[in-house]
Amino acid sequence: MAAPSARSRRRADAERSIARIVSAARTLLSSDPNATTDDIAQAAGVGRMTLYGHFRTRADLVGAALTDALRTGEETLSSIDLTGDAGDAMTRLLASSWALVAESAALLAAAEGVLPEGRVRDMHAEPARRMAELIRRGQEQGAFRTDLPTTWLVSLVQYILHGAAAEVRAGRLPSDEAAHVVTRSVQSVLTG
Amino acid sequence: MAAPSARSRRRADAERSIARIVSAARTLLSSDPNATTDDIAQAAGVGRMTLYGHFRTRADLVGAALTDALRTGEETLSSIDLTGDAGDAMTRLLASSWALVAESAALLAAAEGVLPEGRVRDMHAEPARRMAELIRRGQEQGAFRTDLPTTWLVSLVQYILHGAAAEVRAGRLPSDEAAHVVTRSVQSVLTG
DNA sequence: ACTAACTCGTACGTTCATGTACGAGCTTTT
DNA sequence: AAAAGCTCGTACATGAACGTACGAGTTAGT
Repeated sequence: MAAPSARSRRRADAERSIARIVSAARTLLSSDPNATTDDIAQAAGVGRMTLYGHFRTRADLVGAALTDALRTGEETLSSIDLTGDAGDAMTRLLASSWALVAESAALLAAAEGVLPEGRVRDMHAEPARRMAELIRRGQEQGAFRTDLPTTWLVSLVQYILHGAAAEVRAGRLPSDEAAHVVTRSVQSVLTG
Repeated sequence: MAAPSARSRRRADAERSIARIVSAARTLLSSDPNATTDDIAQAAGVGRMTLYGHFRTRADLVGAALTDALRTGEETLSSIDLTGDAGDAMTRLLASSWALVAESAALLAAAEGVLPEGRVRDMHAEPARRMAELIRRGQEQGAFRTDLPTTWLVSLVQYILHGAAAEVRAGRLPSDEAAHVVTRSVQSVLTG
């Protein structure tokens, strides 16, 4: 989507505007999934019309913001060492995943409400694949259970992550305990 | 809310209309959380104006529908035997809870979007209390873990239920496996 | 410098569901 | 059977974003 050379007909100032808009969208939508295009343009220090010059619809913009969040997320996740003991690897993966999920939960909600059915999930193909792979490896090692569908286990881990984020947001779970709670919960669910 | 004698100034036909409207709302909102007042009135076989005669706002109506769903849910849940082995009791409680959650997931989403922040959770005080109590009893029996906050365990069970409902809706989990999958997942999460 | 691209204000048009107003007929109730 | 309560159609007002149109001014690229 943001291939730097593919559309290099864009002028430098346009490039800058787009970057500011996407960044503002990520920030705003991550705290209020209903932020309007106007809010976002303002936060980006840009006129609403400029925004519409680059993103035809609000959905476009939300999509771009989510893409950007996933891209930076991938940078973190792809550098994690997933070899060795699967349980330990899972702990490492969860620590980073937790931070990312907690940060972008509202953005995700915004996308879910605006993008076509299933699109959000599709965009998560890469992180989902990574998680599935690790679970499968753990199963082969005998470290993780095999009596429940792997698909379900992958989804379940996501629900736990998002659930914990919601609890923190609601003030029912201290944020400094969250990572620990998530890790222990996931471990029990995976080991049976 | 529906005290039969409290507002007995209502005529019988009005009572009938209200019942049909609430019932239609439950049905429709349980498959489409965005159903309009018009849709609901039509499904109830009633004019939109009649609906507005009884429910001032859409939020009122959604609230009434959820209240009704919770009321019937309570009838089922309150009759469950929660004595004896906590694990077994949990299995029984989950079986019924699963059916209720799966049925009204979309209604819940509708309410979440329309009712004031936290209202939906407050309305679940009774079922939440019941679940919390059982978990606490299991902890005293030594059957359930005590290394995670009880509050979190209660929430987590809810997230698992709702997650499973979402998976079924999306076609990623066969509905005849769901109850079993939920039970096993909750058991592992509670026993550590 | 000259052109094409970009910015951005003001103003307008659109859409869609919500909720209100009015009023002519039907039911209950007593 | 009379009064009070309900039903419900048509029509309208409201509000909130979204998205478009126009056009004058500014900035970047070559």
